[in-house]
Order: sequence, then structure tokens, then C-alpha cells
Amino acid sequence: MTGVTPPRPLRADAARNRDALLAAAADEFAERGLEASVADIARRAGVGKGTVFRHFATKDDLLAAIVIDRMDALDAVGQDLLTADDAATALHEFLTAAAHQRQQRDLSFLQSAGDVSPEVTRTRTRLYATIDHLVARARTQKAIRPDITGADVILLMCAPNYVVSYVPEAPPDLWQRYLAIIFDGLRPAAAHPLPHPPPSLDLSDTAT
Amino acid sequence: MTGVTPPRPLRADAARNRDALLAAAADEFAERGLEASVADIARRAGVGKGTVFRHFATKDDLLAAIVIDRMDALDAVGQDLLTADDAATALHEFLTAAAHQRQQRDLSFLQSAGDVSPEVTRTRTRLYATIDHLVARARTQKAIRPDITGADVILLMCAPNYVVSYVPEAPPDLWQRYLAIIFDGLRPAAAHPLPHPPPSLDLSDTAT
DNA sequence: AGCAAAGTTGACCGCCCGGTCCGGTTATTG
DNA sequence: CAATAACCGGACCGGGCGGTCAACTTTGCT
Repeated sequence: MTGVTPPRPLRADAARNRDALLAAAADEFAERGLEASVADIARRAGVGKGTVFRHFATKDDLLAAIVIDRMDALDAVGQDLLTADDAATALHEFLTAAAHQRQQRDLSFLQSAGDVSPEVTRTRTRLYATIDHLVARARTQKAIRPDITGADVILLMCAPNYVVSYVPEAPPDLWQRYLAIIFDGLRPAAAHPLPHPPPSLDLSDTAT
Repeated sequence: MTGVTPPRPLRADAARNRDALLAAAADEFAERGLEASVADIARRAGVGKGTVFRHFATKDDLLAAIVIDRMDALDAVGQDLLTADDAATALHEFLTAAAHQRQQRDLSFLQSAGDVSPEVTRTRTRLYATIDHLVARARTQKAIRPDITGADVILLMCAPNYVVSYVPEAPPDLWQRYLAIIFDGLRPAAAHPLPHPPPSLDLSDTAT
């Protein structure tokens, strides 16, 4: 159904350049955010600027390719953890993996890089569904308080990295501290009623 | 010591324009972030672009003026709450005020708008010291866990707004939900040891 | 080896940005 | 009501951006 590039195998050098471009772009976006210029990305990859646009029609498309890659990787981790016995540690491990991934290359913007392409939307929806399942399991096992939804966790997921980004020369794993604090806020022991209902983030599965 | 514009009373229309400019800039920055263009700000204020640069030498200076204003307002709230009996609710009220202010005009960037001017740095240092006192009092009263520092709260302070910013059409007080969760994470009941020492944010007072 | 298709390149285009500048306008003072 | 200094505005400048294109190089098939 997804008629993706049916018959074209892609030339050897072209494939090399494409990979170099993706890596360079990820680095550049991580260091300088969305303002990273296409020219710099091209230079970093050791190719001409024109080559960028041959592989990715637009700068947003390049960004989308990276975003999809990361989200898929994270989703795989989540899927894997869905089979774990202890849902609490599974959820915690997932959040750790997410924060760790984000720490290496800050892609916080990817979340807001909203409806760049339907592919991004689909991938995000899939990831969100996985997280929702993880959270549901943890809630069932009473490992987290009953008033926490999947949307809550999705939203809070990026907070540790965000928070740490304001520390000038932060130690690389400072985010663990804030993940721990926030996670403690999710535990039943915290137990104070929440003043506002959770948002709905459209977690409808277009699943598997 | 602060030799601010000693003898010039400022003309009537000029003062009006300056105020309009500050208001327009705050709105524009809130809506579009740092990328808001000077031309748009000028248009919104109903003045020419040249007028902007007459009042503020650079775009960063304009931003700094707004930032200082907000930080001072927040500091005043904090100072006031320092005399409250219940340090726990005082801290909570402070965080509520901070989030509320940020919700109206998202100035999260102001934090990273680092060393634009020494005036900004001084104001921020003062605000941070106030927060540190608030936290210290709450800690003494055992209203929050003993391993939480002022820096922790400063960093976590903006998280609720950040988190909510990813919800497309968020209800205007959704931030309360996430402030509550994070605040619960600060309570002694949460009680899980933190995996990383707190950062130092340079809270040295150049005080009053 | 030879050749067509695929890929690469950097000069180039139009656009928008922050910041400058000077001719014209307005508020203030006596 | 002058007269003057303060102030205003928008055309203008240099620079960087995303994106295009036609001339050139490389790849892979025969």
C-alpha cells in the first residue's frame, strides 16, 4: 500500500553520501538546533549543497528522515519492554532510554516538528501507542498512580533533557537526577490529587 | 552605582512608543519565539522599524528589557512569599506564579538568553537567590525532601510550561497538572534516592 | 572500452533579516 | 508663535538563508 520507491536500487556513491548526510545532519541539528544551515550540513558531510537537495527535496524532509529514524528506534525499545515482567522498571527503563537518546542528540524539536510528512505522523502515533501500553501496564500493576495517563508520560518524557539544557556545562548524565524526581512524582506514594484532567493526544492506533 | 540615564526626562511621544514597543515585543516573542522579526514588532506597535533601534540599540537589548521586567516581577512575588509561615505552600504558590506568568507569555528562552547584558545576569542572580531561600525554608520545614536544592527547583520550574507546549490546543491551565506531578516528586513521601548530585548554578548573591 | 544514466557540484536566485541613516515631523521652551 | 532639539520612519545595505540549475564526473552495464 505504501508505494515507496519501487524499482530504483540507488547507486553506490549515492548511498554513501546519503548516509554521510544523515549523520552530519543529525550532528549539526543536535549542536545548533533547527537553525543549522543546509550549507553547513553539506560541508560537514563532505558533499556539495546540491547533493543535499537531490536526496531530500527540502530541509524539512531531511529533518523528517532523522526524526523517523529516532522514533522507530525508541519504539523498538518500547516494544521490547512490553514483554517484561515488572512494568514499573520497564517504564523506567524506557524513559531512561528515551532521555539517553535525546541526550546524545537533542531532538526535542522533533516533537514539535509536527506534520512535516504523514510518515512522521504515523511513526509518532505508533510510538505513542507503545508508550500508552507501557503506562497502562504499569498502572495496572499499581506501580504508578492511577490518575496518570499515557499522554502524561509522553509529555513528561522530554522534560529531564529540557531541564538540563539550561545548565551551562552540565555533566552528561545529570538528566538522571531529574528523571528520578519526575518519576517519583508518578509513584502512588506521591498521592496528591491532580488539579486538571489529562489532555488527549490522539493515540488511535493505525497499529501493526 | 547603576548610572542609568541620568538627566534626560524623555519626550512624551517617545515614552508612549517605548511602552507600546515593549508590549508588542512581549506579545510577538511569546507567539513566535526568538525568531520574531524586528519589523513585525515595529508594525505591531504601530511605529517604524527605525524607532525600535532608537529605543533599543539591538534586538537583544529589547529582549533583555522584557526579560528583566519579568524576572523582577517574579522576584517580588518570591520576596513576598519568604515571610509566609507555611514554607511548603509558599514554594508552591511561587511555582504557580512562575508558571502562570510563563503561560501568558512564553519566555522560556529568556533563561537561555544568557549573558546578553550584565543587567540580565544581575537580575537573574537575584531571582535565583530568592528561590534558593524559598527552597531552603521548605527544606528546613521538611516540606520537601532533603536532597532537593534551589538549583533543582530553578531548573524544574519551567518544565510544566515546556511540557504543555507540545499539546496542540492545550487548555490554558493544563500546566497545573504537571506542576502538581513534579511538585509531588519533590515531597518527602516520594523518597527514592537520587542518582546524580545537583548542579551548582552560581547562586552567589550580589544582593541588595 | 565505451556510453548512457545517475549523481555531483558550486555559482546563482529571490527572500528576509538585523541594523543604518537622513530628510521630514513633532514636542517642548521662552 | 517661532525656533530648536528630540524624535520618527522607511528606503537602504550587507549578509545568510533555502532552493534551483546546467555543466561536469562517476558508476555500472554490455
